[in-house]
Amino acid sequence: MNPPITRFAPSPTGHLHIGGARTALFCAAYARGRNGRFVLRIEDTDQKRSSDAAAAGILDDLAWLGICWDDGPEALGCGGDPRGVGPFYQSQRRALYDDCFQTLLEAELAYPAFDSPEQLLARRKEAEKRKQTFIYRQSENYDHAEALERARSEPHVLRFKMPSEPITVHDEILGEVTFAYEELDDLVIRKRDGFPTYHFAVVVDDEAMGVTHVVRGQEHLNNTPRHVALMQALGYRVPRFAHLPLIFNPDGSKMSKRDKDKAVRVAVRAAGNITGADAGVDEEVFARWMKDKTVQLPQENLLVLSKKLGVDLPEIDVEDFRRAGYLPEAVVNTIALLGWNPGEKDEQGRDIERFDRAYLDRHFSFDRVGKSASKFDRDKLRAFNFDRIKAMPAAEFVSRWRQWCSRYDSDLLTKLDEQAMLMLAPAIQQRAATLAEAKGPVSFLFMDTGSIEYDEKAVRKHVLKGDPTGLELLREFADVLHRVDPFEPGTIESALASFCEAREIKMGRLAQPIRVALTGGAVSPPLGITCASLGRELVLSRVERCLAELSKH
RNA sequence: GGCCCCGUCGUCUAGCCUGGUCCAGGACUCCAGGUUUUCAUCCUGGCAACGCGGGUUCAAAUCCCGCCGGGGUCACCA
Repeated sequence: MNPPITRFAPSPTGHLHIGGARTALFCAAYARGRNGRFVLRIEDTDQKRSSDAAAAGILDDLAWLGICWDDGPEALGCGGDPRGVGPFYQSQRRALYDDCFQTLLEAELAYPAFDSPEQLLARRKEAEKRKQTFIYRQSENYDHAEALERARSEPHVLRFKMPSEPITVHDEILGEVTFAYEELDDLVIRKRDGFPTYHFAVVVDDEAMGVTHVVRGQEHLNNTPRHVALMQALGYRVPRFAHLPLIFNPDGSKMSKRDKDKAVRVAVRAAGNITGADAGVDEEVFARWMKDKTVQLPQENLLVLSKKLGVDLPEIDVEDFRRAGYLPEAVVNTIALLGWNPGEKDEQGRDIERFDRAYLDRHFSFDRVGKSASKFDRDKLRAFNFDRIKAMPAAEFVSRWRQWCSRYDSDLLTKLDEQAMLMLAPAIQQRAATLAEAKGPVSFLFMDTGSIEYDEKAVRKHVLKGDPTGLELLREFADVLHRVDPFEPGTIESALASFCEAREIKMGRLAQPIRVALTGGAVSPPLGITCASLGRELVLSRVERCLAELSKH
């Protein structure tokens, strides 16, 4: 068999959706694993909704995930056009579509239609009233020549004349699916504005770009017979189809790009006193957004509102996961498992489910793609991400953490230099499941010594109790702290250990009061790292303050 | 509503095609115990599912039918 050519064809109307990312991933893996090619094409035939910014964002998301395209827009080190099948923006391929329209028109397989949107709407409503689906058909007394003449001066669309026979789609995942002619209407292939519709452009471009495997979400299954009919009318070879099962939210609803707006809208309504000013947008825009479920607010404004209202935005776009501190390889691993699995066991008889991109490329096939929809399991992503963070060399962790910070938390970069992060890394790596959580375990570093509040329970349990009391031990150990040299994790740990040995007390007796002094609570990374990262001066002043404050009890 | 797709632990899934090896295996979550200077990591163990009803068969998660449930789609959006 010839090497396959797959393609991912997003419309640039927003961010790359996690479902789209999976489709792209499977397309890329299938091609890569079989020495084929993976094409990226931008479907910007909707003049009103497409934007260059969105297209650039999608490219960026794809590249971040490590999903590189062979043929397509040249950017981020991917793409190019060695086969000469571009351009890859549909808006730049008008001439090709026009030729194809002409062919169909001449064969009378396509025809101009003059119905106004209002007329169509009325007919649709009428059909609905009779509980029927509106199927558009060419009228019986249609005069092709006359219509062509009329089309010269009147606005119109072009419709495809659906052949009157059932169409069977052969799907690599679902098997054979047959659609009756009665269910298929004469679809519009060229809009009033002269642009092709999605249905037409995909068919023409897939042929022109040599696509052998059409891989897409199951929501397209119902479109497929129309595409097949179109391909046959144009004399094209029919590619293989693979319709991927859908991905849902944890609550079972379909993952939608509008989910974020929805979540914030609910919170705004609950709060009651939010205005456009809070969101940083026009009151008019804000009002429209509140009223209309289909209107979306820009990402930044949504973010501002969600912060203000304390709601978590659902993560549905690749960018959301990136911001939340997930690693691209963990995201890739997790979405690859949504609807697919390698069906291999490891030596212990466990299912193999942690793997990298190379493994995916080698093992991916459509016969192991399931048919049923799956919900996105956030906890599993977290666990996979955590696994990878734990397994990373410290230097790599720091480099990735710094990269993440430079994009989402540049303030942290001014507080911690690379050297400091390197020392902290081992402690953080087993305490942070995501890069966004990385500063959590070392939050004590950012406290102001003068305003540390001591946790009452911890004080009672670790500082005031015992004979000698924690406070007394702390006072004694302060002397040791003065002398430890160099002031490094290893030396501090051994000072701690020998002190306890000499006094014949358990480590915890001493360690816990120190934690209270340093962090205000009973929890911190191992004391060697905790102290060393704070530095001798800060450690001593926090101990002194603690001694002074808690002696009053 | 028409058409189409789907239905194994809470979630992701293995098993289904080629019926017995499955009183259903793994992973995540959760729970319990152990190691440990706290937390975390790590280790050990545990809870938990074949939607329902009929068939076919010596035998059904696996094959057939019906029902129920979920979803997708019905645009001059993609």
